[in-house]
Amino acid sequence: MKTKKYADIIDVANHAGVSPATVSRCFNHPDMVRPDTRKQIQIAVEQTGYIRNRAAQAIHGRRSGTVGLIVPTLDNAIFSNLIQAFTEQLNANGFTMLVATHGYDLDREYKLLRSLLEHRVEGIGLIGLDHKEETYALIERRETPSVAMWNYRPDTRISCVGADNIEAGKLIAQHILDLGHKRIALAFPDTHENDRAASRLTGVLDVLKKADIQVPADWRLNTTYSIRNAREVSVDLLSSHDRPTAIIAGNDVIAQGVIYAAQSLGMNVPGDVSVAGIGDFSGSAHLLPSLTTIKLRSNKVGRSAALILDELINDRENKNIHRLDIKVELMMRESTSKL
Amino acid sequence: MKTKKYADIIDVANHAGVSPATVSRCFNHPDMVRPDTRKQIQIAVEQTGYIRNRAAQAIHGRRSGTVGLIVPTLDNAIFSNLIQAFTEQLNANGFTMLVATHGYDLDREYKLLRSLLEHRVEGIGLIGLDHKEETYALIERRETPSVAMWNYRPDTRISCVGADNIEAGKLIAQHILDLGHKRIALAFPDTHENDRAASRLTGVLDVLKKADIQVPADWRLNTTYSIRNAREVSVDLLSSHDRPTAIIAGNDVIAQGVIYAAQSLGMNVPGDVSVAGIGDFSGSAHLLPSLTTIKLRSNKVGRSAALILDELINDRENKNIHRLDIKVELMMRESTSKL
DNA sequence: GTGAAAGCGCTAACAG
DNA sequence: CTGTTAGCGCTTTCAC
Repeated sequence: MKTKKYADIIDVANHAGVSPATVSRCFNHPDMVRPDTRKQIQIAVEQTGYIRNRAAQAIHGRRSGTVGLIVPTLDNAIFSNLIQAFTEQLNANGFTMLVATHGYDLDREYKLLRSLLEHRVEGIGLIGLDHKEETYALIERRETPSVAMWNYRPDTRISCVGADNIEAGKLIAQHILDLGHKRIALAFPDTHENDRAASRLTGVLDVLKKADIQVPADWRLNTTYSIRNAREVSVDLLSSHDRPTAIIAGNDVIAQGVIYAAQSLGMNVPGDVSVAGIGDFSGSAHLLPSLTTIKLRSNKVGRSAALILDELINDRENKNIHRLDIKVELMMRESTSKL
Repeated sequence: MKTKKYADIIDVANHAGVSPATVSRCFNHPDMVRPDTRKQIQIAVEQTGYIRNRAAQAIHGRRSGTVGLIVPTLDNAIFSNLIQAFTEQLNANGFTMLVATHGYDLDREYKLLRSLLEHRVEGIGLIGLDHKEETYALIERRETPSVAMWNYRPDTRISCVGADNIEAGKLIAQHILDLGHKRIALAFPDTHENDRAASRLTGVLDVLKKADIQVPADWRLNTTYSIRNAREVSVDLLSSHDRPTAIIAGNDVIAQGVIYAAQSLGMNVPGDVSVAGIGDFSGSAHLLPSLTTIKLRSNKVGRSAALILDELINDRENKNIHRLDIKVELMMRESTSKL
């Protein structure tokens, strides 16, 4: 007999003078074992330094205790609020998060989904609604409880909770129009495989179009989600004589870059140019000038998504698709003003 | 015989006309099976929609394919760079990350460690060097490959890779002194259970003390890691007649808040007050004024930590403790100037 | 309430 | 190179 390195359930059972079955029950159905037996086992666990093996547990087709989360990136203020809220709520419900990032590559996302499924996650959290057909197909085939966060639409294939990003775009565009601006520029990220950005842009353009306002091609700035890049691309635009009186940014980070660009050119925001963002990141209210933006309540999205996922996991018979529209809200602050 | 829901390795084997063992080998030691057999199996996998069960694999005491990461919070630019780099590198090495957050509560950290161990993570990434004795003891008892990120010290109980935060504090303090400042205030977070902040503060105070400079108690601002809070606590200090000529912040977010506080009071940075941070977050170089700070190379920390962990996991005989000191660097920018 | 025994899905010897 | 066999650590009927 070779010496095992770590205590297993049998060691604990011997130690406590009960059978392995009882030890198992003690963990999974505590009220099926007598309190004093339970106490014996508890002591045995401590003495042996036993740590349960979830893998062995998961093998019985039962709970793995994990939930998968696939996000484009962690390297970014954009999702961190959301992820934190989602993670916290799921932790509270006894799950551990398996996190994977795909860097905005949806092929990679599919592979990660497979990998997470190999780990038998009990549910999956995704960002956005743009996913490969294979991704959706796999989720459906395995009937894995899933929830898409960040964007809301009434016709989604899987449960979703998020803001209506089209509405967010409309709201901020309308605000800019209401202030009397007509010379409006846009600073958005690439909308390819990024439905959040695409929806926002759609909303913005929709409202502008209805107001008969054209955005010249060279006023449609393309930038990444970085202060640096946003600042760089904006400087050119703002240096020109023929410049806009307002700029709508795809999110708050971009807006911040735009503001710095203006300020570095000696311009006043909102005096010389109004700048609006979308997202209301932590800190946006405390910039100088404070940023007019659309509040998306990412905390609520994350928490609600976790709650829905938990429900989906605990009632797997119920195949309903839950959809939650977290209302967006205009935060009028200092970075925009009447023309 | 009841119908199973999902294909298992036996279904695949039947489908491919081979034995389960061969299928298993095909996954784990591909070069031990003939290419055409491999192809058969590949086809069978696709037809059956088979997805491996890592849990069943992990049960053999072998690889679970997961690595645990325990961080204080995700809700924060501070760690996101680091985490992203760590995660990416580990993904590249074939691991999936199990992430848990403890919200700066080290008791919680211990519980999370246990939970991660239940999932039989093959390695653990931690932030900082301040941990409960139980946490260290558990890691040592189970000989779990572990690496602490963010702070470097030559005498750690587990492997670590990070910057010497004391050095970071010294560097920025020396810079401020070199500029001729003598009236210096500090804006730091609570250093309890936060060795990174504590080390930085130690470094700063050390240098100031050697230069015979006292920091009055009411010039030692206490703030959280938020622009908002930092801005609020700074306004009082800066409104006073008896105010400092320079403020050293515990990190860049705090520094940003301090700068906004000054600017909102109509003061010029660095004209009226110099402000320095620590961290060099993405964006810090593009603030207005650009922030003088200490570069910590969090990407490198994350990547190196992942590499070390991978090595530790793959060579479990080798019980060496690796320690990597990622050099800090002063980034002289616009937010500080000669007195 | 508790124990005995039969697997869960997979892998690692060992033969062939 | 591939199949056979014996488990891995745990959970769950079914008796007792």
